[in-house]
Amino acid sequence: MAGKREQNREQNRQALIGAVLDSVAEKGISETSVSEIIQRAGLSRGMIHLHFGGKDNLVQAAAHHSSEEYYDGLEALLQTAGDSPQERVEMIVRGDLSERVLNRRNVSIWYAFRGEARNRTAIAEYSDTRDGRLRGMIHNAFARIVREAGTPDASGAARDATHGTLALLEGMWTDFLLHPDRFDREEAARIIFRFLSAMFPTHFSLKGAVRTTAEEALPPPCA
Amino acid sequence: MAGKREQNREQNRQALIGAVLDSVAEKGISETSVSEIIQRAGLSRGMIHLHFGGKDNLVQAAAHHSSEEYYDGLEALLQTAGDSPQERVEMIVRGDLSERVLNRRNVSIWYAFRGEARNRTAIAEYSDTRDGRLRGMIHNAFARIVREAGTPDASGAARDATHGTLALLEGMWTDFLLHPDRFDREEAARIIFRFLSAMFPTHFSLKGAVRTTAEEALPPPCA
DNA sequence: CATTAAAATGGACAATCGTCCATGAAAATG
DNA sequence: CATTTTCATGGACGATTGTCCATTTTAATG
Repeated sequence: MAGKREQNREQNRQALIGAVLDSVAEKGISETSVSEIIQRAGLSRGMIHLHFGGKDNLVQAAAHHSSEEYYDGLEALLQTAGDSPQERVEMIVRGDLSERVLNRRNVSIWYAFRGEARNRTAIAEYSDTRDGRLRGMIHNAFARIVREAGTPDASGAARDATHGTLALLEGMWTDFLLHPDRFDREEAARIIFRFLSAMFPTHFSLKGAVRTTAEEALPPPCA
Repeated sequence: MAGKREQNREQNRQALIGAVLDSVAEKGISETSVSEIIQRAGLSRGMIHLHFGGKDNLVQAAAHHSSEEYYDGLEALLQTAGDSPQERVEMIVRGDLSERVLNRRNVSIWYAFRGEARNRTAIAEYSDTRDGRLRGMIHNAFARIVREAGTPDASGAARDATHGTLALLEGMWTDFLLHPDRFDREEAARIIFRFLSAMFPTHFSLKGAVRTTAEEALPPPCA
């Protein structure tokens, strides 16, 4: 069992990381100072140097934590999905657009770190691995879909589908960042599935999405 | 004619704005200090307060300038496009992915400002108007396409197409931000046109894009 | 309970931040 | 050329930054 010693220690580490993320989400990176952090955490000034060896390392740890949290949430959702690749893709897309994952706090944090990623190698790394893991999950699913279809040498199709889906999700996140109040999760999902049903008509349909009059007016993908 | 007085004045203002953008692109926002700016501009410390009334206003002006530059570049390209809406859309997409617009410097600057946009109203505004103008241009084109098709009440289709295209472009920019060396402009364009040809089969085809073996292996959209 | 070791405190510290102004340079005007 | 007016300079300034350590507190151990 963990002694009260280490228990407190870990608790304070987490408090510091949480304070960084709160501050980044509310005030942005440039206003996230040591004073701001320790005030939010309710701890003393020396703690940052004690536990992380400096502010930069703490911020890096916070970025790492945020990245893990995102991926854990997505993976938890994926556990509840069926085994078929199209079910998995659908769950990833809907998960990535769900309130649990796509909310003001996460989006603020994510884009704040991205903005500094180019100039802070360590942060860029986490930004990258998060995207990398997501890409792997999606690509696996599309690769299975393509394989099932039986078309030879269609690795490029899976790649394009992965690329397009990720780009669309990314764009939707940006939409949310700029206009969190106007954002429509259903509409975002509908557009992505339109793209997918165009690429894999037999695997994806628009039945899941809310039909608009506009959609009904359009000719079906393959009449 | 402009006296040498005002000529120098304007020249120095531009030098300051340019210095901010260079610094933001190279070092990021958090390291763009007054000292850094005036050193790059080769001017004295007091100039910022003299011409802009403070650092924040200068940074804001720089964001504005960058936004204008982007839009001007895109509009210049649009002048060379034909009148048909599909030609205009194609030009916007290819323009937005062209070296002229999508390069390391612009991307660094753009995402750096985005990261702070949520917490700096003035910057968010320019980030917004840039996107707004682009959205307007694209939506106009799609609205014409939909109107030509003659399907009644398909305003939603134009909206979806606009939304999807912007999201895809946004995603491609992020791709470039994270992996400028691996980025493939042709592939990015191909994926976007695949989306568009799925939505408007009669208006967009994939002929313009480089065909891969994978693409040939796939069944045509509507056989 | 006494002792040891680990963890937490909060202020000292130099460095840097952005602002502002007294001074000097230079162009425009008479 | 003399005068006026605008622009440019660079250092002073207080505030704030992040780091670090001497001290105190507190949990663990004998």
